[in-house]
Amino acid sequence: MKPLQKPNDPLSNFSLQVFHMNGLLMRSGDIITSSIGQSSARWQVLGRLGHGTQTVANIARDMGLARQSVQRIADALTKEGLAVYQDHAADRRTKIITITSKGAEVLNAIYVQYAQWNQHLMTKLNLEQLETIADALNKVGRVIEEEINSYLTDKNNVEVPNE
Amino acid sequence: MKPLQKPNDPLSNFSLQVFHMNGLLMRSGDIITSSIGQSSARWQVLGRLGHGTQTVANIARDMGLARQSVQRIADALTKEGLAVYQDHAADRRTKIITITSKGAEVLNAIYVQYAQWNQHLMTKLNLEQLETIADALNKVGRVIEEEINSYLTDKNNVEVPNE
DNA sequence: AAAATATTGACAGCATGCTGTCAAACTGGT
DNA sequence: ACCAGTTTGACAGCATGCTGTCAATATTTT
Repeated sequence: MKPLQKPNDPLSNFSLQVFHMNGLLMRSGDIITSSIGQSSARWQVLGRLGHGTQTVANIARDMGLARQSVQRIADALTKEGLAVYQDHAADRRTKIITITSKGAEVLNAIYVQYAQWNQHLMTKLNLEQLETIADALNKVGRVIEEEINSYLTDKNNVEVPNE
Repeated sequence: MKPLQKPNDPLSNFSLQVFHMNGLLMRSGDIITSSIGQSSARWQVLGRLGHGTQTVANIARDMGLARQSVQRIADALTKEGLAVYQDHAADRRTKIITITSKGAEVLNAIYVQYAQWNQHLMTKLNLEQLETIADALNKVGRVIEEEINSYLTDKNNVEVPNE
């Protein structure tokens, strides 16, 4: 049988680097937010509320997350008094979620921490390099996204050929 | 109060791209493994077993994960018959975990799927670009890692100055 | 207007990461 | 040889992502 070798192709190496960087950035986010008793996920959602009033389903779509993932976080934020639900006159299913002044304070505190970290880190990093990587990731990402989609489509066509 | 604007600095953009790419790669991994009834996490651990016999704590260290995260997956793999624990003569605490022939089959099946996906994707992607990004991520990652560590060290020095 | 379809939030449950605590076993310094 | 500290796996519990189902409500189609 095949020796089950450790993958060493360019795509695997690329993936490993992305995973590693993802871990570092998540850790950074957690460090920033944990000093304020929050988390990266809370920060993300709270940030959306900062841009204006939203429904949970809307935020989830914006963030590319499952509706229920955001729902749980929104519930938690509300329970902690960082956000409030309000009835939505035009749609009795949905509640509108709004940031409270306490939530805004927390968000601002996180922002200050983030700005500090950002500023410090940028003294050690090359701005153009970050931009270059971001652009390249964006391009590669679009290709991969397309291939994932076409793969899923093909698979469906094969497995559910009728209709 | 500050308007809580949407962050638009280079570091944030960079982070967003990394998160997005991470999501795409994770989704690819899940697609590959789900057709075999596995998951990316299982694949990772199973892959380590393919390189040789290990203890759980060892694998966790290698992968940069918490010991108990790997432990749960290893237990699951064992329960499914893809791996077995064996007593370790030299250390009565630890069990040695080994891939079974069934596990090797599964791993190989995943590998075939992955190789297909990899090969297809590489017809759409620029190899040099992937390598360039990987290198750049590696460099940036080392800087960020160092800054995270020095930040944590500083923080500890401030909060726990004695001893 | 009525019927079919889609969306939303509540509820429940899974996977994977994390942490903390504990007892057993190993290791190293004296 | 002993004692202090470390490592390991078991167990329990949390956070965040996911999914699926359901009833209430919008929305679209006919």
